[in-house]
Amino acid sequence: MTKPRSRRGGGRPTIADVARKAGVGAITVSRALREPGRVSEDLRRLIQAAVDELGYLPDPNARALASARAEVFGVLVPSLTNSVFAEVLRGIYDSLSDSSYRIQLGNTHYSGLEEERLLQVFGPQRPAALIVAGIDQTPISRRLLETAGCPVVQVMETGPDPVDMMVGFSHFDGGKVATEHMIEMGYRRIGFIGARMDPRSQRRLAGYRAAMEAAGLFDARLITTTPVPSSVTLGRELFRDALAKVPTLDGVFCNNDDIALGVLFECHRASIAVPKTIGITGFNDLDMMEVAFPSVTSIRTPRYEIGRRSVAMALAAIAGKRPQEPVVDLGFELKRRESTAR
Amino acid sequence: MTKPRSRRGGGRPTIADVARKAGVGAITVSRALREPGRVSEDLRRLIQAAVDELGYLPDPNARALASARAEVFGVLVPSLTNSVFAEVLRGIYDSLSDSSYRIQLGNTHYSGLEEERLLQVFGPQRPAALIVAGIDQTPISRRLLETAGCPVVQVMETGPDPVDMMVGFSHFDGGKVATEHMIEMGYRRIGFIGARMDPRSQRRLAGYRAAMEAAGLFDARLITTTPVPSSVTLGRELFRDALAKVPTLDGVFCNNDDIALGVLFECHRASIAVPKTIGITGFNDLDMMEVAFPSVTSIRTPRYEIGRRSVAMALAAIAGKRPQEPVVDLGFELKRRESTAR
DNA sequence: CAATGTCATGGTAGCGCTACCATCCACCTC
DNA sequence: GAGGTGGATGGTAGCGCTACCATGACATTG
Repeated sequence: MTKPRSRRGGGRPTIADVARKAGVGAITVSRALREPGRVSEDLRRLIQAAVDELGYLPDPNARALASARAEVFGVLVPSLTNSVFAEVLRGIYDSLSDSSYRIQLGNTHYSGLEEERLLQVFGPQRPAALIVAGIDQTPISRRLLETAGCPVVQVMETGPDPVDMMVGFSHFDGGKVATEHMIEMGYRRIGFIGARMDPRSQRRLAGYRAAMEAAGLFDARLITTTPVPSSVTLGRELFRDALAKVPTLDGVFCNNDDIALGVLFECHRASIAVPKTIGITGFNDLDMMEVAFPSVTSIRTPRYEIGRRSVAMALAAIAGKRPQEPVVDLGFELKRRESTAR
Repeated sequence: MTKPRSRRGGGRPTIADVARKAGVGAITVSRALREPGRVSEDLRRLIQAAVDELGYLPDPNARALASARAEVFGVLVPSLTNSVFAEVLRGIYDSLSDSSYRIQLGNTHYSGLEEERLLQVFGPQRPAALIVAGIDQTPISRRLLETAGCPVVQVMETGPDPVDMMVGFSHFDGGKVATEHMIEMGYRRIGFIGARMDPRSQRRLAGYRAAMEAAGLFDARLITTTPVPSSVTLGRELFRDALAKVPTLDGVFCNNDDIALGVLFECHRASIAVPKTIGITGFNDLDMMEVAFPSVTSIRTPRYEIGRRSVAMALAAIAGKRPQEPVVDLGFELKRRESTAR
């Protein structure tokens, strides 16, 4: 009789304990838990009773090792505090919360290099799926995604060349629609104010430019940007800069709602009438834009829905039901409000 | 010669491949990677070369199984979109990003039951540490934390009875200081407006009440709360309710900055002078409070720092250097601004 | 100089689970 | 009734790593 090594794990029940108690083989317990349909009703009940009595919970690490597949969704976002990504994350989380998948978080800090590093780290774990923000991966990241051996969903944007699947909308169109709206409302010297200027911001700017050029209103001096991370404070400062540069400014399309809010507050402070003297349009349509005074026109983006849909597509792919159309455009909606109601 | 089973894992190099290439035992490779000090300089170099050449990355699942310890920090927060917790999460993430620890996220949705469920799920994974928001765990959750067999840090609040360690501040004191400030500034009919009313909100309310009672100003009708999740929109509505209930209201202490912003916007809309007719104090001091017009008095809370410190304490405990004082109070700071400058 | 300690290294035996294949037992089919 | 078929169940052999113990070389001690 060999003395069994004292359990490293501190005495939690294992599948063997359950099998012994239920009087079946360990593999049958494993099956009863993962594919109940393949185990007879009687044994299933017996096994369930043993599981309940022992309080057995499968060890996900052992599972992952044996099956070469971890029940983990790797999620890469460029920021944790930007509420846009927080809502995508919430959508992902909510869609996954009644499955046994766990979420492993990666924050790329808007850095391609950091994204590469994280994908490198996520790989050996054999995640069940990867959800990454953006479509501008570096060649190395792209190859890591292609060889990850699991479904990949790029989110926030749509584009012509998905690694695997995509859910998002067109930021170019968003910028264009927002700008066209302001032109339509009678604004002429419409500035673009943007911070961070990540690829999505760049495309919104391109949309702005397209609309301005089409109307014969484009002027490079109307554009005020900075690579500095976006904030309400920065919105105020950039707006001051823009106004100093172009005193005839009569409107601004803001790269996002934080910036728009900064502009709005600065208008209050400087007693600039909104929407009469200056019109303001934001991007994303955060909750508060509707409540602001005056309420702020914005492009409503389907952040939560993007998160949900990305998980739905990944789960379908895991189940072998790859969607017909790998690129899903969820669109956006222009919310016309007081800040552009001249 | 037995045919080796085709690698389940899809041909990634294993520690045995590295060992073979370097001409050493597998265990020495393992040591060179985890405790380099215990392997001679020469072998270390040899092994590193083999690792680089093969592109070897250790399998975290196998590691976790063999060592009965996953390099995972379990993080439980009540909300992903509330920017307060997003910043705590960012602090945790940043402090962990140059270690090999991964983050596994759990969203309790402010539910004790969900917290229990998540702890149950996290347990079998043998996380290296658990960071949980709040100090009001259910008895079941508390026992799960106590028996988790890893360092536990409760964050956001301080209290007398930590499961293991705590980092936070006193919400009671925060509410009290905010209210005392308003009293000092000459406000008398100071309302309390709060949404969600989770335990931390309750304690802020208690602090408000203590201050009001001490000044002989307390009146239950001044309190307007709802269990509904907090938002800027809700701030506006609760403020309208409060004003309808108590037309003589001359100030409000808001449970958080979202609410305060809603109140501010409503004051703009209804042409109520701030700070003259109504004073406003928020809680948390989000970036935008300083930029708002008028700028909004708030209690600055050390969210990011709480995240960082919680990780530092957990890492210290993992390394066997448990901190002298298990409860760390990071305090808060009253930011006096225009919204209460009567 | 034997006894003891220390250090670097390696071999063995799992960690708890599942893939793979074998077995067994109905239940058909001709 | 021989042979085939399919579904339920089990045994064996790992998955890739590390804990534990053993070994051998050398230094240290009295």
